Amino acid sequence: MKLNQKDELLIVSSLRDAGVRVTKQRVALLYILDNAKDHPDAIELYKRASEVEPTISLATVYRTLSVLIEAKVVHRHSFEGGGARFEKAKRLHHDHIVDLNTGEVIEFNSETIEKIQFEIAAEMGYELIHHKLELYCRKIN
Amino acid sequence: MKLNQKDELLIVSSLRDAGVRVTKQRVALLYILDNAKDHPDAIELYKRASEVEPTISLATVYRTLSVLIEAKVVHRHSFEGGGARFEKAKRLHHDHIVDLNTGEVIEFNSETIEKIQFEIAAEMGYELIHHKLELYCRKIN
DNA sequence: ACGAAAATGATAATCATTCGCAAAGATAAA
DNA sequence: TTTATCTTTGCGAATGATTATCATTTTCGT
Repeated sequence: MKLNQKDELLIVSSLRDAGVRVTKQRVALLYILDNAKDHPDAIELYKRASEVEPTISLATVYRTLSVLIEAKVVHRHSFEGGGARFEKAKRLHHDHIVDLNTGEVIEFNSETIEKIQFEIAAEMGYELIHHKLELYCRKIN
Repeated sequence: MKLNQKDELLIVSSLRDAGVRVTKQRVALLYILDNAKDHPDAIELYKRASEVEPTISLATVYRTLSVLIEAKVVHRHSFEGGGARFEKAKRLHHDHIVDLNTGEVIEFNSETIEKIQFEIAAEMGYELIHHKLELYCRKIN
């Protein structure tokens, strides 16, 4: 696998915008994250990034994830059962439905819930910084 | 530390109701969980339970937690940063506010949010089994 | 009290994640 | 572009949380 010039430039700008140094390992990992349609764990990201940039190591995957999370470019999730899973931050916030049978993760958003959360925090004397809502479900039928 | 006859009987009934065998280690751990006002991790539970029942081991703490979670008597949480934390299940469901400065965990409940979650799951073709809502906040002032 | 089945402590093993270090690479200034 | 500095990297060891192994002990229905 190989990423084209156009993709590369976009990723490099993202890294620059995030204020971190640009290395080929970071470009590869962010590219994989940006194109992932699922919510992979660190090992899976390592495997996928290795296809693009074989010199990347698992330690660097973890280190880069930390850097990108710090820069708010990536989000970490700890769904029930299994290790952490990651996704590139999107413009709009969303929460997750976790399929208890398949482990599949689906995104959703509720403006109303967001608003109520905000109110609850305020009522209790807190400023809401961020939140996590996970619905553990089974498919009907 | 030592638990009185009355407490002991209550705990023993809980274990019987949960359909699990009664051992002194399990009694000690469930007693500690039942009286915890916070959300301790496994090591902390081990320390506290050891005061009541010095023969308990960390392995048994983990095993018993798994058994009690399976029996829906205990809930496991994976709040950001740090390992799993546990609490005895209460009659009414509740969610959590996590104080980002102190790590303190506060409970709250919103009937409205619960209802919307239910509707969202249904809309997307899912049956909501359980859920997790965590508000990461900072105290105002 | 008896015996099958389950639970226990001690310890080893596993799994995810982080750390330490010497070498390679990125950036800014000359 | 060369240099000097500071950062990042790969490797492998270390860590921390949790689980598995196994011989021994305990529980509980009969």
